[in-house]
Amino acid sequence: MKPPHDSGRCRQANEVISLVGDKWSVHIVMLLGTGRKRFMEIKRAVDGISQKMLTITLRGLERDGYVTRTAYPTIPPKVEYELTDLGRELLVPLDALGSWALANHARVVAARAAYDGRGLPQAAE
Amino acid sequence: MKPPHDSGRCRQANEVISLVGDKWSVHIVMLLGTGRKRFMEIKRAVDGISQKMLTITLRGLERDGYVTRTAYPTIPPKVEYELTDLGRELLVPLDALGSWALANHARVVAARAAYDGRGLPQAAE
DNA sequence: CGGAATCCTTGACGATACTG
DNA sequence: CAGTATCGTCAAGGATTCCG
Repeated sequence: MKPPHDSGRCRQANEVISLVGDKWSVHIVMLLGTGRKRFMEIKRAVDGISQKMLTITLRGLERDGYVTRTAYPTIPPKVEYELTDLGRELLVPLDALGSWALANHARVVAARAAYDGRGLPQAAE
Repeated sequence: MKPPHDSGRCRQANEVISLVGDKWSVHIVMLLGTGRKRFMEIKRAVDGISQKMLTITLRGLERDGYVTRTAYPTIPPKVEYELTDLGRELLVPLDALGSWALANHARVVAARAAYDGRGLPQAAE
């Protein structure tokens, strides 16, 4: 990890953006944008994530200050997660990216088809 | 891969956003926002990326329609990469996210420090 | 229910060497 | 200079099991 061309700016930005890399993080932040949720609620909503990854992802988001974890010492246990102010603010540029992605999804798919189809029509997916 | 809560929207968005996961892709798109660049220029600018990853990343960006590849059949070869319209448009939400990340980097770092320091001062990283 | 711990598979990525 | 090919590593992440 060496700062490339514009000093440490890229590194700092990357440090924050890196969580976008985890597809789970983005998904969960978006979901929590709806309101506070319990552990299993999130798990069911995301569907496809393992408990392990959900726990790890939530830990990461909590550590970075995007979500708060509230545990009620009841039996059975009940833990709720909610976006912090920082998390809600993150939602703004994240939504913008999401909207752009959704709006331009067709263009990307078309570009892929064009790229894949040029010169090798026999090679199916 | 089953559509979770809001049908295929998430999947579609994710399909596009996934390239943000590759820290290389974002970096390169940002760099090419400056103008067309040659292969080695990019490699030198990013510094830390291997030829292999650079080639793969550029291929992916080209396939998705974000960059164009122009090869001049000279000796020695000369290949230039440039953002397409789609790529330049992607730059907008990407820059927004980058700006946000940079602006809030300190808050994230502070949150991390607070999280790491609470209750286990002896446990270094 | 929420989460920790363990095992194991996969593929992302780096390093290196070779080609045109 | 630009690109491909091959190999080795290493960690992300899934499945499973146990605990409070």
